[in-house]
Amino acid sequence: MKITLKDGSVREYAQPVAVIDIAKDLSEGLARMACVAQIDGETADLRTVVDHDCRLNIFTARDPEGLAALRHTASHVMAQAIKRLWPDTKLAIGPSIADGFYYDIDKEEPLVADDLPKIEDEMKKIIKEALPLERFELPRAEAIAFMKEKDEPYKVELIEDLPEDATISFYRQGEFTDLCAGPHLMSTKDVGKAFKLMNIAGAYWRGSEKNKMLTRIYATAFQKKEELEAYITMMEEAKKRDHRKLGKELGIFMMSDAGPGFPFFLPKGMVLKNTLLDYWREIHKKAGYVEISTPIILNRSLWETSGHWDHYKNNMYTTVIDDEDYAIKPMNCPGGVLVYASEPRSYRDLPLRMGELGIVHRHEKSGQLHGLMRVRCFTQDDAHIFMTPEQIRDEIKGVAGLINEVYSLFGFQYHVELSTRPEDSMGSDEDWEMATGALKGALDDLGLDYVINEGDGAFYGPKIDFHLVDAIGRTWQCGTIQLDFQLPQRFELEYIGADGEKHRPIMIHRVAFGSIERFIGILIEHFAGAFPTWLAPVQVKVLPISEKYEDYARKVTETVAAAGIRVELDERNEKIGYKIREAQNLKIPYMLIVGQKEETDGTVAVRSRVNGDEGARDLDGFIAAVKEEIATRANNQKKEA
RNA sequence: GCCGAUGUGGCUCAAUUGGCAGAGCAGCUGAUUUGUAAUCAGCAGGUUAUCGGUUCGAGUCCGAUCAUCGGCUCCA
Repeated sequence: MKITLKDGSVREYAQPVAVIDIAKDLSEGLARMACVAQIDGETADLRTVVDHDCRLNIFTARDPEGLAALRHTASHVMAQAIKRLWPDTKLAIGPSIADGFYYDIDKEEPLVADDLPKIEDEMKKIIKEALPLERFELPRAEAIAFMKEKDEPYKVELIEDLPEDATISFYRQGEFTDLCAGPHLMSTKDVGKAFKLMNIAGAYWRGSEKNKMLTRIYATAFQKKEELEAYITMMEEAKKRDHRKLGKELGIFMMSDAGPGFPFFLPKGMVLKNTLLDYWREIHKKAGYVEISTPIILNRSLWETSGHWDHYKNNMYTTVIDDEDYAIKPMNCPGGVLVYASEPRSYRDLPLRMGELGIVHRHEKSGQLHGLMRVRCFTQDDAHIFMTPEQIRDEIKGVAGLINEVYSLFGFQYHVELSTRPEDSMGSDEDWEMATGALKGALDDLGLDYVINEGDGAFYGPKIDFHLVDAIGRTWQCGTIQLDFQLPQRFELEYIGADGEKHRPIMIHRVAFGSIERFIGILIEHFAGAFPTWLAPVQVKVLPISEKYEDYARKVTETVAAAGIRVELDERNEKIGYKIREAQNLKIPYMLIVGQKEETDGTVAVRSRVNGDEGARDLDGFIAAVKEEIATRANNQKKEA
């Protein structure tokens, strides 16, 4: 790749993204270079970025680094604008993030939505001023003095956390200087016009709820105006598929002030839920699970043994009955453990896979409720697997495979995280090593990519989390696999080994859907309410052209229903266009339109949600095709015409 | 829980500086009997989230509570 810079110098590189050491080209140690350059003779869309070492990094705007530098520079411009408008504001941090950037500020008067356009206007001025970004460094002590003089306590705190001998870098643009590692664009001008302040939020200083709450301004920036517009359109589209909106429109669930955080499932939602549970039972039976059900309310002594009374009481609903303390279960495991312990177990019984669709209640703090995604009462598709140490790896593999199978069926993107031993943990080093090794080994065997969260495991064992990506790109933890040495010990579980001696089993806690409620929320957004036929609460709707054909329509409806297909009849005295419109809005997969022609020929006119009018066909053929689609749980949204 | 915002018929939204709470859709009734995304007419529906305050007068101003929304923290 040949790069011709504006000063006429030509450089050749093997990589498409070049890192050029131009320190020797710089006068007065200041990195300045025109940002228009040519690649292989053509004028390229380049962003020039000054990095730590005063080298010049050239990224095209397509590179994540280039976009991040653009956004990070925009965040400095935003901070500068805020300081110009309200000089007393204290600055915290302002990084670039996946969708844009933010800056956390501490301001006496709360920032209001009307302030955002003011800030944007000031940013435009700063961009127009084309202020060069200049990097300079100070020894730690001088850096602290510098920020103290500027009366920026948060910056002082940040620098004080850096090592004694550190050299601290700053970036200056006009009258504004910020503590920053870089890299940045070369001029505020290069931020361009494709930026927008999105919203105002609260955020704790340094992410801890013990600290002061600061004001966070979320914003985004792109290289081109069209990209910004596309992003805004995408966000609006995502809003349209919000499961709270669609959940109401499609009659799936409701909420009531009578029980904040406790979802009500409506008839259509119940069909969806039960269909998912049927599927769940089917695959778990195949995978060698048995199913149990344990009580919702259990007494205090049980929760003390399990450790929940001490460690989880803040999230538990408790009550006193006949002078005894009880708790509504926040987790299913103690119940499952009691079932295991209810009779002597042999090594021949292991692995024992006990599933439970357990309803749990957790008193989540009010501010964290979110539709079906975060509720106070939910159904876990739980299972506890009791096994010998040798069986761990295969069991983990089995569960991970099962979870993968479930997510693949729906066409979900997901990523996997492995959390290792936290500082505050129980058990021996060997146990942890073996358990973590088993989890890793299983993931490797399955060829799944995963990231490791060091020290993020549960206190009783390491875990694998599965995160589903929703319509707006947010991720939600759904499946988890947790290894547990703790509960078997606390409940003194045992099995008789081949040697005739008592041994302690190891336990896995696992969920695939995670919570049925959350999973349904994600499904609604994933399919934008247009569920595959096997999941759709109403699979077929029969629409007579007029009341004259009601008898035939009823006969068709009964035939379809007799085939085990969920069908409804729209007998209302409305025009066919009206009925179609409504059925389409309810995202019903198939409409059967019947009138004179169909009655005479004994056929149905099929209209599919995706393909529109598919013409007349005989009812038996239609029923057979739909039954096949349901039986295979086909996920394809398009159907052959 | 914390920061900020918002709460008007089932839904989506109106209501000048505080001055008679209104519309469309949905619902019900009637007419129409319809051929692939909204037929016409009429009727009914609200203690403006709740409680309190200011005022001659409050949907509107003030306070508290509750809920919701955007985030943070926590989490399935």
